[in-house]
Amino acid sequence: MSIPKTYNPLITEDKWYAHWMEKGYFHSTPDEREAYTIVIPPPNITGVLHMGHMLNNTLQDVMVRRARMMGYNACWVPGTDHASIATEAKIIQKLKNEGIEKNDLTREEFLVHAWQWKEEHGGIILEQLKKLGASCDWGRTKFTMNDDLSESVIKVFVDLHKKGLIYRGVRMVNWDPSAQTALSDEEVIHKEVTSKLYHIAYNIEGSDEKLTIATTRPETILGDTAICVNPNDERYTHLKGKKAIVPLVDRIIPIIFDEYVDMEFGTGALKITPAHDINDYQIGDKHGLEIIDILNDDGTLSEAACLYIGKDRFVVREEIAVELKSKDYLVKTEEYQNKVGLSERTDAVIEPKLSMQWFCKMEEFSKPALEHVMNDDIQFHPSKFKNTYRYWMENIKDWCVSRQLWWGQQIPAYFYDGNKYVVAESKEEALALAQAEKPSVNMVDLRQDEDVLDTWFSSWLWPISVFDGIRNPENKEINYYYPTNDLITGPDILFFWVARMIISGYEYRKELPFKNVYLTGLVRDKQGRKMSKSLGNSPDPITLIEKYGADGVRIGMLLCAPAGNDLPFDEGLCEQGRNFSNKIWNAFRLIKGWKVANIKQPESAKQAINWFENKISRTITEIDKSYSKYRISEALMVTYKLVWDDFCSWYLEMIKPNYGSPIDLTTYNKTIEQLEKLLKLLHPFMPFLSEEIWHLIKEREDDIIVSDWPKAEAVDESLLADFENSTEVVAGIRTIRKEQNIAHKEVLELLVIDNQQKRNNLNAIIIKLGNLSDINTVVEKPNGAFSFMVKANEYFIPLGNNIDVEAEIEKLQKELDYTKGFLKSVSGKLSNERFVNNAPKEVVANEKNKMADAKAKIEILKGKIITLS
RNA sequence: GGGCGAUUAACUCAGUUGGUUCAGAGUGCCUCCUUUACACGGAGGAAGUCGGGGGUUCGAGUCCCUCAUUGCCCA
Repeated sequence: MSIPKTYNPLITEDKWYAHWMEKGYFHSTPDEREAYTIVIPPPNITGVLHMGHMLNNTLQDVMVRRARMMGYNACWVPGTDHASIATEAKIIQKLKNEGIEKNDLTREEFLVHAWQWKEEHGGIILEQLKKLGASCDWGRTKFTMNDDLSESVIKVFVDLHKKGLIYRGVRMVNWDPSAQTALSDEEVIHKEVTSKLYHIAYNIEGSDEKLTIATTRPETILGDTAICVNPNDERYTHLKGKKAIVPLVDRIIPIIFDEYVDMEFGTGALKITPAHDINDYQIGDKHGLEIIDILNDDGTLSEAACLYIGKDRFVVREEIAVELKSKDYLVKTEEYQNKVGLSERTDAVIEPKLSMQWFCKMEEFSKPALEHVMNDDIQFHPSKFKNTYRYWMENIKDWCVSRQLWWGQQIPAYFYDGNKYVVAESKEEALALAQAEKPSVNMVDLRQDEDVLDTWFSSWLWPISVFDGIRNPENKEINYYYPTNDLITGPDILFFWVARMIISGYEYRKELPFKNVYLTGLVRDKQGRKMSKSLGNSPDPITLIEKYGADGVRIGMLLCAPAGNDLPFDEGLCEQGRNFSNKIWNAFRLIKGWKVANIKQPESAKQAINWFENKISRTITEIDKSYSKYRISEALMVTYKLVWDDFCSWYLEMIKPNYGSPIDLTTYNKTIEQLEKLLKLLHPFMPFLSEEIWHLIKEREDDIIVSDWPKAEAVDESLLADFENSTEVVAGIRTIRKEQNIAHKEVLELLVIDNQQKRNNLNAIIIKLGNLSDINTVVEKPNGAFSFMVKANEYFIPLGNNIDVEAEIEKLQKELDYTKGFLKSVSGKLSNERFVNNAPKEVVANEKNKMADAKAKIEILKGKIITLS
């Protein structure tokens, strides 16, 4: 059989994925086993797979695959969310390109286009996840706008309304003039920008005096309804009871006094525009000021502004500055750094705007969610995010849940008689409720609220609604799969999503939605920038998979991705992953290439097997421990070293038969057994490669994906320690070969003064790896030999005539100096009475041992130097 | 401005309650090697005042204070 020299992932990946699907391994139904559940953080339907998804979903797949092998009934529920703002923006753009305006369509017509978009683009990411090897239960794929999920959302809205937790009110909201909708605070990104601070002089009514204010938004003076100064500010006390005149529009406004104003900032006088600034709104509220809203929803000036009607706010800012200057109102402008809120989705500058919105009361409602995270019922990995979480939860604000969009669940509030309304799951129920208030109301009088609910108002129910636990709280599936086990997501949606899922979990299931939250880092580029479409600095994951193989990319992502740490992505990592694939492939190729014969097992092979069985057992314990602490990259690194260093570099070299010779059956079988264990340990990380080799080992029906996770057995620690020792002896031999330019082919003899009492004789291994004729114990230092030491043992390679005495002495002298220095520091410690009296016994005893060892070694080294000189 | 983290080798990170030769790993780098699994490889090697300063202690990468730099969240 000829096996190619390099592993080719392309020909195996699709094959095995199709096989797993066909066998239904990803599919889960409730049974007597314990469930292990993950719900996917639903990617939205506008995008394509990016590196963040790759990282996140690789981690989820690792967890699910391992759980499956550990005997859990593993269920990973996939799906997508409808992302109302982003999707609606995309659809509007698409329609625009086709010459259609949203305003020309009815809601129903628009939704037809939206669903069409969803059908065409909504599955892209999920399909791409298959390339990565994601073992999702595809039969359970959900979408947040599916009928069952939408019904759950509506049901919850109605329920919360009944409980008094949903209310409608005028509030200052974050208005996105581009998407023309309100946003929650979390959807606004504040960025520092350089802008101008305009100093504008207002005339005082009945006086020649002027009052100068400073503002970054001169166009808003058209909405001014007061000027406010600090009552303690002596510059302005004389203005009490006076009125100011708004430039250009000549509106007369009061001068009010409030300690809110910072006397140090600007001129100490603040213009108050209650309709366009949250702080001004509060002051206006306090002082009973008029509210003049000068902006239209699209960010142009409204009729209320009196001037510049219909012009965009930023155009007006430029123009009004010119006009103010020409009319001598503009005193000066200066450069100024301030923060501006931008829409997370459309990047438009957010406009604080007064509007009627729906809110969810959060304060009481969110308390269990704080408590159960702080007491670790729900664990965050890494735990440092508990702090951030607590801070947010302790300062939680009401959640604006309405969005002025069409794509989403329409708010089930029905209006009649102007502003009267009822909230109900259906129009029929709404009618009944309305008629209870006013019997004459008819169906045609009911008008449903135009707005839809925030997308997060759907996804916060995700772990429940995917199992239909809202509509049918007692159904078999929700009771089996919920609470889910692990949630794996990015810290950027800790509040948007994670916190709210916890809140809804306790509200609707009286229980946590997941036991562990693993927060990944953000994938950045080499320069540390966040990967984004606009920067174009994100590699295409599918291209990477084609280049390095899905397993290679998975390894690349995981190697440098400790929980919660940002990951500066580098293709070199995938290359390392690919190299690892190839290393494993070639180890298999070596084993598979051997001829097997019924011959005697060499002692070295026997010892090697014994050692490796112990080594693998101990490493399994380490791997399991890393997993239990959610240190996935650590689990991978431990596995990586077990395979590459211990198995390939040591074990295989030890059992390798001489060229052309066959291997004995016992060793061969044992080696296959070890390899199979390694493949199982590798499977969560490298599902395709492990399955491929599993089947190349021999023809078989069973698949590695559903095999048992290896269990650690009792470990002989002394054997592992003695083996370490032997590797040092081998390294010593190799060093001498290298220094003396002695080819590996040349057989050497090794002499040892065996001062060490080892429990295991591993000489056969040393002979094999060192290519020695024999190891002989001596009591006297031989003349003319190269030497080295391992612990207290002295080793000699007789090769009399070739020794460079000078170099040997220099080497020994160096070691002697180091050991003397070491002895000095140990003796220092031991001669310190306070150390001897205060330190624990074991520590002191250990120091004494170290001193004795060092003294002995110094004597030996001195002797050797004398012998040579 | 408020809060929370971080700072250990060129890079990315480990380092458990202070105590074994504790200063580590992977990558990268340097040297040598196309030897009969793999050059997507092998054998070696160099590399860090553990951000600076102070303190507690017999003993500090680890605890405390302070300064610097930096990241995130919030206003």
